[in-house]
Amino acid sequence: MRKALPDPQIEARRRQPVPETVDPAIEALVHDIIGKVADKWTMLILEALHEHGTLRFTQLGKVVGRISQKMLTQTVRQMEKDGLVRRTVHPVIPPHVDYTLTPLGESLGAAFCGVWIWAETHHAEIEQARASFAEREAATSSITAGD
Amino acid sequence: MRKALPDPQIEARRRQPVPETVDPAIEALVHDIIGKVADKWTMLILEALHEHGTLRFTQLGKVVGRISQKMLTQTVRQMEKDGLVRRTVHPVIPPHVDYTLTPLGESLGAAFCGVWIWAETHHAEIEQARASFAEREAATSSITAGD
DNA sequence: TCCTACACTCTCCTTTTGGTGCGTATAAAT
DNA sequence: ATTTATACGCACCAAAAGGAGAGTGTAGGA
Repeated sequence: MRKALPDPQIEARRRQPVPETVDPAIEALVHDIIGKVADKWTMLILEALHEHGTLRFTQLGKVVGRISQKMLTQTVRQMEKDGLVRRTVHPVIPPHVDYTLTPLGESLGAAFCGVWIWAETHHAEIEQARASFAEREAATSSITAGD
Repeated sequence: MRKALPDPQIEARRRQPVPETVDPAIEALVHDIIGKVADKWTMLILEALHEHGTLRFTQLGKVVGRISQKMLTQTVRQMEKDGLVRRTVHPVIPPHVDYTLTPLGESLGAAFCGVWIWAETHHAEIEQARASFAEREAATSSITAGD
């Protein structure tokens, strides 16, 4: 079994520079935003508020699921800073605070809708892919080209 | 300045249970998937491959930006497990491996498209929201209702 | 009178994430 | 003969994420 056959197609691609299509400045900016928004808790809270409208602290925690108070507070505060949620404090004595999405937050929620739908649609395929990967792993790892 | 005024509207909402609209089993499943997919590096790699089609290891790293080899390998392997990318090893001697999205990965990339567009559209608003939050923080924190 | 509810904050601790640098095999270029 | 290029794996370390539990202040219910 030969290993180092020349293969002109591979050689051709060998020293190709990275193809660039978009302005790197905008890329960097968008990457930064994605880095901040693409967080598990942010997405989960976003969806909770998108679904239920207005929720208070404890309710929000229950809807999100397994989130600690610490993370809930932290994430929600960051989202407030970013202008995604509005936090309203009612000055009563067992405290009452509620959270709702701003128009900006709503628009992000709408944008993520596609991802939620994707997840609902394709979760079976992911599980199947994992199973078949585990199977292949037992035999040979990954795919060897042209063989 | 009174603090504990009764406010019947607040009282009415006080003991309301969490409103439930969807099947908790599906929710849990989708939350799990989101938890895995809503990762900065996953999203960035997804977009890189969605934009450029097929890339080899080093190229992919450059397109993504500030990612270490370790993270790149790790994330790309997880994505392979989840059936999002196909990894092709060419058995030549300076090694040559390239990565491309599977149809499943492509569909997720398409779903995330909305989020990229959102980020491109609204990044100015986020920055503005942060600025005005910082300003308000200097005076009073958050919003006090009915005042 | 004691307990509970609410929306936190604070501290301590463990787990995860992520970075850096080193090694590797070998063909081709210098 | 030495260097370079590729796509990593491995070991070690720093930093960040995240959880657990205690405390807080007080109105209203038991």
